[in-house]
Amino acid sequence: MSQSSKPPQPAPVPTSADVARLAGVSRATVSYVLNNAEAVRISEPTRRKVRRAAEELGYVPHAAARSLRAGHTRIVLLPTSHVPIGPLYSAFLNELQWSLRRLDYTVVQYGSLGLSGDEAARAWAELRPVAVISLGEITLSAHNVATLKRAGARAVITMGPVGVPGAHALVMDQSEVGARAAAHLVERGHRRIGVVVPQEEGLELFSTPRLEGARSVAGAGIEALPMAYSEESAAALAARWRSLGLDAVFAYNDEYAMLLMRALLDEGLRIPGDVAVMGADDLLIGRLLRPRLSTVQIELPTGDHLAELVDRAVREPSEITQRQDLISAVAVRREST
Amino acid sequence: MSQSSKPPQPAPVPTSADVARLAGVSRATVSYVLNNAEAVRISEPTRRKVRRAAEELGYVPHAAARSLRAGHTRIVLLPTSHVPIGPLYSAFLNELQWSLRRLDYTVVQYGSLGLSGDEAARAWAELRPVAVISLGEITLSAHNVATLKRAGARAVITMGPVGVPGAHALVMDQSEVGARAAAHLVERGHRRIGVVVPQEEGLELFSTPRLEGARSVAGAGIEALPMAYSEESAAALAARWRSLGLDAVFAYNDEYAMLLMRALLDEGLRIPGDVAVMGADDLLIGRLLRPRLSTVQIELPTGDHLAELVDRAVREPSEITQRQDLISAVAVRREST
DNA sequence: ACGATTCATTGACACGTGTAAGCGAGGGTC
DNA sequence: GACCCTCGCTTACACGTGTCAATGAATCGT
Repeated sequence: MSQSSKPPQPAPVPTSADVARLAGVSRATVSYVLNNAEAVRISEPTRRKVRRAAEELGYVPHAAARSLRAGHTRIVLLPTSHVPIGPLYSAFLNELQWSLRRLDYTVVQYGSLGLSGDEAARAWAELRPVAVISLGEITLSAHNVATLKRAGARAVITMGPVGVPGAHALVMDQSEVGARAAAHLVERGHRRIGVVVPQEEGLELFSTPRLEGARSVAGAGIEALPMAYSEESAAALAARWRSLGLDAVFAYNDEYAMLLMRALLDEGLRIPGDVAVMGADDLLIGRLLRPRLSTVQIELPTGDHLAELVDRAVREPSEITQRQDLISAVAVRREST
Repeated sequence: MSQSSKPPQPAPVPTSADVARLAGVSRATVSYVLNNAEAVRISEPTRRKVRRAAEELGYVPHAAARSLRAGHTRIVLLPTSHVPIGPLYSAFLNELQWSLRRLDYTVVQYGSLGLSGDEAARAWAELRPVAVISLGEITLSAHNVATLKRAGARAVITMGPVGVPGAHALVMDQSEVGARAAAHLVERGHRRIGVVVPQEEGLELFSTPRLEGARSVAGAGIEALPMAYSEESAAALAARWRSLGLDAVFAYNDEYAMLLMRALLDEGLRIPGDVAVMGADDLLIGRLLRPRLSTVQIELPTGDHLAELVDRAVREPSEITQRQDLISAVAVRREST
């Protein structure tokens, strides 16, 4: 309770040196004790003294200093898109974060904000992450990957549709989704198939491959239909539907599918009689509308699985297979097709 | 292209010392140039030499070392819940992250994984974040807040229902939502009101206040109804509906409301004739079912707004008001009530 | 021509941590 | 009693950066 005169100072954060001073030992001893070092033997009484002092001061180690000294971090960088990614992938990313946390990694979200690949790679590299998991909204060059690796990243993982040389590619091939949808529709006798392409910015990453996947199956029968995520846009599309001459539609997503199906029903069209509607992602919500929405069910890897894959890549960068397909898609027929 | 013998070394990451060496200047000069220091004047030729060298080596500064030296970071810590938080709040958090990034903060997600308040506070403090934004899944004590502040946090913001001494409370009072819903139902003549409470773990944070809010308005007329987010659970609840003697239900959420409404309709009940159904969050999807779902529209602050509030708190910790209400809720009648 | 000023650059320290190497004391062994 | 362990702890350095104070060179003023 010294009544020293320092009201403005915001009470400096205690360091291990403060702990050492209070415990009457050297700083090294403090470090050994608090890290439970096995190589060095410290007597039990000393251990207690140190622990008491640390407790009393409310000492908390400084992560930056620690990783500076260690020469590496446990940071996994997860570039965030500000895109209205669907519920399925939101949930997946959440789970992934959680699983990584459990493996003692620190997840850093880093908005990439219209940066170029070069700029993004440099910004990311500053944090010296041990791994980078890019969903693909930034297209990285081999040079960018090299920059990251040089900065200490032991795993650079891209989940986009296309692999990048030097990076581990965990391919989540969205075109598979479009292909399954189209195949299902073709199988049921449809030939003129519309594919809803969201107008929302940033979704091209998902929507383009899905469209291409459909094209690869149904070829010339495919017609791209831009549509925004709003009742107005869906109504506008539905209003001109009869003039389009389509007998089926694959709507990118269950949400878009629901939106469009509602508008089509309101327009007086029968489903699946006049037009078959197909969604994707198999959201629970999609089963509530009538007719029930047919969809493409996507089997995403669990967050645990992917996190462990990252972990393995970090431990043994060489052992990991360079390319791996992660998603499997299968059409589920309900009532709208 | 020296054929030196170091194949195993993973090419050490270049430091500012390497840049200095290559440019033939001192490390200090490098620092001044790359940080565009204004206090010190460096000749233009030297600037170019340094920039060239940095470029050539692919130099990227080491964020940890930098913030160690600086004594502070630009990290904003955002503890993540692994709870199935709704689309509304997911979008809000995404936007917040993006806005913070634009203000040059680094957002770190930190799963709190069943930690106690003490443990969480210590773990968070290790990163020396300049601000912590807690949604309230961890209840912090005044002592925890003090720990964080001592570790350099200039703003500790809680968005839970209850303020914490020492922290800036940006209250997002969920009880308001429940209150509006109940008031709307009462106003329309309903007296026996069920309130769906999700069984999913982690959602109590939102659901409990919403329930209590309803209670504060409709008192004894309220009955809590546990339900999981699945068709089976909704069907089970619907099956015993007639025996409950309720004439209205507030379903926590538009998603839960849709699920239950579907089940009630399938059970042969008329909506809103036999039972009025009220959701919350005003999701676009909720307007697709028939009858259209009445809901409580929640006005969340924009991510930009909140981010700027955080920024101001960081710059002038004293100037910020200690407590502030952030959400406003208003009932929207559609067809289900 | 010589001290006074400006200009461009550098040497040196501090930030907080982990750990290899060293060191004194105590206790055995011959 | 000289020797060598082992035990318990400390001294000293390195990690990569920013910045203050100092230094030398060049320019200026008279």
